[in-house]
Amino acid sequence: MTTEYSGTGDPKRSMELLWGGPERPRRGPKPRLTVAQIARAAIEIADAEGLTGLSMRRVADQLGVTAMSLYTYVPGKAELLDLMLDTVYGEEPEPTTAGARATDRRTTAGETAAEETRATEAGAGGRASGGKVTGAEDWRTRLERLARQNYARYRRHPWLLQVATSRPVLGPNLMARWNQELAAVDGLGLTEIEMDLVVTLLGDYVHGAARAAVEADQAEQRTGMTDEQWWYAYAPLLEQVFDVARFPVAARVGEVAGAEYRAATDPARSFEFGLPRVLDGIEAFLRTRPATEEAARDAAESPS
Amino acid sequence: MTTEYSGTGDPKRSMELLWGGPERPRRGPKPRLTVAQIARAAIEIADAEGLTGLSMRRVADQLGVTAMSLYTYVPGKAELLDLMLDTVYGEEPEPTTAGARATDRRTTAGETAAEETRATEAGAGGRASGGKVTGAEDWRTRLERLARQNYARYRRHPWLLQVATSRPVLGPNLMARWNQELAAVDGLGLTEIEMDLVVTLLGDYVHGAARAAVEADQAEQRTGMTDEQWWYAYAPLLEQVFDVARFPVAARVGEVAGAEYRAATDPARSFEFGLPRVLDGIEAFLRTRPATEEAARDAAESPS
DNA sequence: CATAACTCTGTACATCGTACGCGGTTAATC
DNA sequence: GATTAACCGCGTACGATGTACAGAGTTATG
Repeated sequence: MTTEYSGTGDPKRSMELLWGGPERPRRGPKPRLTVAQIARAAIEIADAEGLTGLSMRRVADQLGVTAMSLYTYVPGKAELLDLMLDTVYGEEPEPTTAGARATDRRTTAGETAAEETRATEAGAGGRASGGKVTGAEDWRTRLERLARQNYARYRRHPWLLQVATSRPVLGPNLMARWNQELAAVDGLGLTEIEMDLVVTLLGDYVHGAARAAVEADQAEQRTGMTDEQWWYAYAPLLEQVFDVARFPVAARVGEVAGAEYRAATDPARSFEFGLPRVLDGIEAFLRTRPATEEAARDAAESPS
Repeated sequence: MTTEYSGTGDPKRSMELLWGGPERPRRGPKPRLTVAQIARAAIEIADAEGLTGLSMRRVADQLGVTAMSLYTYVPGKAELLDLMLDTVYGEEPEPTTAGARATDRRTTAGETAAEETRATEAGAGGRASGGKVTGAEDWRTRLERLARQNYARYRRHPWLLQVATSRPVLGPNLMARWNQELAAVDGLGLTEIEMDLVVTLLGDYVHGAARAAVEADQAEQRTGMTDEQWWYAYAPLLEQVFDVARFPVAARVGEVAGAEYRAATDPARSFEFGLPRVLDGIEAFLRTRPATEEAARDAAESPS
């Protein structure tokens, strides 16, 4: 069992499916299903049971048909994954103007809505470097909201973490999302390449942090033990071999962290700590660039 | 196909295997194999063909035995993965004193050695914020070296990215590594929890960045096309549906990035850009903390 | 009405991890 | 030195997986 790939199937077929081939030739019997239905069913299964639990037979069962029947709608499992991918990227509310809030409208995973909205309140406050930077709040709030949306999406659909998106089949929703993320750092005086680099940096971090959180969730679900219970069972094994003299710092940190978290780690806290740091790093980078957001906007708006 | 888990098997058995059950004199015929041999064979296969290509039969073939024979050494595939994990974390040179260089000694993946060593030269130079911070070079150089080592390890053993390590079976090498990473941020005036948070932040980012790089490698290997070839084949499909008015920023960035990279992205460049940003973010955080590295050291060394 | 186009099903194959039982090999015991 | 308990390695078997292929049933078009 390994990573599943996007774009493994025939890109042409996937693109047709994604962008809606308006072909409705009508000779045979009425189709009992739609591709969207199939994709949603597959997503539900993958959400609940992971990508290992996702099989053509399983999806077919859920829809009341046989496995082979799905192949009339979708060339294969790889293309189905392309569809699933673009579908979940369509779950975010449309990016409205200025103060758009990324709230509810479908929240399948519980606390995720809270996580997403927190961006607005937290915003640019309490940042380490402290110095006020002109226009900083804007891009920072935008990036933070996007980061939290991505984090929440990963938690809603953990299988996303295992879908390789190196050469994704760019469906409409994936495309819109990419545009939106780049737009968040547009007008800051960055070159196009730098815009891409900043967005990629944040995306990479969020992916890593979300992975840790999802793994913790799944570890509990898989073993039926909380972190605390697990640690209680595991500690004696470790003590038999652990040499404090050999691993002094780990011993110290492990003890404190164990007492504080009642677990080895706390992924949510890690993310709340890490996200501002990454944004600080981006901020430091922006300070080295010539133009501020306002300057760039002024320059663009003035009828030269 | 999905993520494979560490710690799925019986932790007790895994721990025994990892920390060396000292049982020697046995009754039956001489074992033809050792667990270390099996682990190395499995690693080689996973390196070459990914976790999907790794099967008990495949490992057995490589070693000239049958699949079932492996089960006399290892309880199952899950425990084998625990072994593989700890084994690859033993590939780094021992952390020597001060100026230890993380060089060669096994470099299976080509340019990775260069990537690892670059830390020393790059070090703390050319950082964005510019301001000199007392003792900053030290922790920063250490963290950068560790980050590059981790990045290189992921590239050497891409399957590592798919091994969930939420509740890892802590073998000696994993343990030593964790200790080493924490030691890199020890004495900076951070609390134990903060030390853990900083190390986790960097680890999460490196994981995300490495994943992107590995995916790009694998996309090329899988499809037999370079990014450029792929893009050349894919672009016409995209142009049929792409609406510049709907995705203006993506259009602009995509065009420039395509021209510059000859590809959609350049993961190596992303990492070289992102790593200093993350370190800057950590640096900004350290500046908010009371004690500097020297102050902490002095306080510890003075025979109060 | 005949037919071409289409949907859906059943069967089949190779590959996976591993449970189970058997037979051969060895070292400890008498 | 013979016996035997402990152990190694093998062969077979089972229920999964994605999907190729052939055929049966359904419908709009000529």
